[in-house]
Amino acid sequence: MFIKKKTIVDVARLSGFSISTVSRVLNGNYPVKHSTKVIIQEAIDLLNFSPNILARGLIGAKTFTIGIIVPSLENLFFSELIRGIDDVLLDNNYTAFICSTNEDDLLEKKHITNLVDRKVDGIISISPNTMSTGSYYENISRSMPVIIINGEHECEDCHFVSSDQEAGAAQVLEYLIAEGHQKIAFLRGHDIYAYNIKEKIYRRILQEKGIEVDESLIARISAGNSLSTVDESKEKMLKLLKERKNITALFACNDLMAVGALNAAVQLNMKVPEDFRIIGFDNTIICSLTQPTLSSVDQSMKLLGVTSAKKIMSLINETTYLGESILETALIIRKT
Amino acid sequence: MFIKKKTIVDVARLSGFSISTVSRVLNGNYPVKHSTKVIIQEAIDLLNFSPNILARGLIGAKTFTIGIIVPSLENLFFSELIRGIDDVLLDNNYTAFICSTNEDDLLEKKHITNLVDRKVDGIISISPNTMSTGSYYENISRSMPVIIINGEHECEDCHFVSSDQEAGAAQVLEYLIAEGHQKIAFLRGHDIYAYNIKEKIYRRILQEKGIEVDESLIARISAGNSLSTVDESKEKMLKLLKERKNITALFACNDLMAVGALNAAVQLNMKVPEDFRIIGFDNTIICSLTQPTLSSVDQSMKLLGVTSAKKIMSLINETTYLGESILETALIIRKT
DNA sequence: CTGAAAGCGCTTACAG
DNA sequence: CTGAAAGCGCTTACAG
Repeated sequence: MFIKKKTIVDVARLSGFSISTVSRVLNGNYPVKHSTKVIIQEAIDLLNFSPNILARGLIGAKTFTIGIIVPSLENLFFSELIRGIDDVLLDNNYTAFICSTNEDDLLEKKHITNLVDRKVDGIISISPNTMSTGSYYENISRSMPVIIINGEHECEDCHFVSSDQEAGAAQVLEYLIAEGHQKIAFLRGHDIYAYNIKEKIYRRILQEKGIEVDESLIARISAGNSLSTVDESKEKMLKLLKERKNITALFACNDLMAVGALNAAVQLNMKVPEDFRIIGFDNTIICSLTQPTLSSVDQSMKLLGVTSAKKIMSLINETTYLGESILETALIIRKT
Repeated sequence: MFIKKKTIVDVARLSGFSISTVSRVLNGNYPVKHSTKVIIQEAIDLLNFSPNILARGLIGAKTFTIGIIVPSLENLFFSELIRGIDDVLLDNNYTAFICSTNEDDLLEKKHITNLVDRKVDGIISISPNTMSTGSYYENISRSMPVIIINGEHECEDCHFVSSDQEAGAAQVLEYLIAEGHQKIAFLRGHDIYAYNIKEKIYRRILQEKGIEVDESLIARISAGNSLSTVDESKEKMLKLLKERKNITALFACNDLMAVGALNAAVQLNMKVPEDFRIIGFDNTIICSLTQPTLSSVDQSMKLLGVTSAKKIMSLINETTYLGESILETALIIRKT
């Protein structure tokens, strides 16, 4: 015994007006006499009517839906960022398809196509794999707003929101070098912008400070944002620390990697930070859960999310171009 | 210069057949001559056509969308569970609206309504606040499959997937009591089933073992799944441990709470586990990040997700009722 | 096996 | 300020 959802026709019938007028009351986009507005509103309330969002979307109007593409939900960095986006969406009666790519570019492409088929009003993509999906974003950015968070600037019509990862990375390296470290390892994931830019800065700052870049100190793991990242990082660093006993510090591209490195150091009975200093990136809550607590670079994830969401809302509603946003980072020194 | 998305009409025109026949090829639900099928498929490929999902949904067909309602994305328990769901959805060409309620029942209601307006094919709700949203689920469960994970069995037409939280909680208490603990504190969140059931077991097992239930050892925090949970738990336990110096163990309703308690103990210079044993729940990755590593009850989150997703898929496609699923839990003793 | 037609629930010119 | 009509892109009886 399924009670069919009420439609605009029901409201029209009950109120005695046409569906056109009901629609106008619903959307408030055309003048309607006050008294009829009241009557129609009463009918809407009485029937507990809410419009079918698919029908709206079909005729080319807004679907009140955006797509969010993330590498993973297993790194709290993304959780907090999404929380920021979500808060803004909620205020605007928007809902999101959250699509996790598991850092797989084929899946990322599939998600993009899927979102287009669903006529989302826009897409926010976080740390995308633009090396291979760039042309996809380029393509759809001509038909809907696309916002790239912490990604490569290769898409002409895309909009960008980033934290200043270059500055953040530079702070880490300068801090470590100022402390006297010379043998600084670097731990990164596969070939995406967020890691590439950090490696670039790593190389640059070392060179600037007259320290030779030792390629064997640059370690790379496969998946940077999954639950396995911690253990993979641990194994990688275990190996590296055994082979190269003169390493005294590590710059890890995110907190999961940093935790893995910390676990490796503990297992090797190294004193942290005395024997081995570790600095991560993102400043997720994980940093305050480890013992000793992790130093990291704060990216103000929530603000990143809020900024992106506000931007996409204004692009959808007014096609206003707000320019690029770059948010500040801050090095947070804790116990590692 | 926006290139309009191809429609079924374009395919019909190019192939020389009617849109009806194209539709049949697309859906494979009616006989079509092989040769025409080939021609139409060529046209589809050539135009890179994919059907508009909104149009499909509008006429009452499936939307290939389900809604997932979670209390939060900031507890990795939910991330891992969603990962399980997601894997199955992907195989079935489904996409999810992931809706976080922030443990707020008003928002939960809003999400439910929204999902209905979007004509999702079904809803999976994780640890819902059925105390106040129960009638909503009851209501929509008459028009689409609703799966409740780890929730109250108050909805007649809902389907249930749960881990055996009762057994898990019992294991914890029995383990602690067997170890000689008498003053066991209990830390929980607000009034939802997952916490209520654990408290019920806490009381039952203590009584069974002849230990008087001391109400002042039962502590309650507000938000159990947010980033603030850790600190709130810490403050709560700091206070409790100072007031009641004879407490020797804690059963915390999830890992975030357990970490908070651990932080409190560390701050009070208590030895863990010698002075104070802590057992959490969920066995999220956080357990292996703390020092000492956290003991916890494993709920095989991913399996919980996979099972729920498979169940909803079969309900959507065949209206098969698969019965209730209860998954086993396992007490994992680490260093706390 | 195939096509023409109706209809899903809306919005938006077009008239008035 | 209001209504009748067209149309969004599909699927599904209904004929043939």
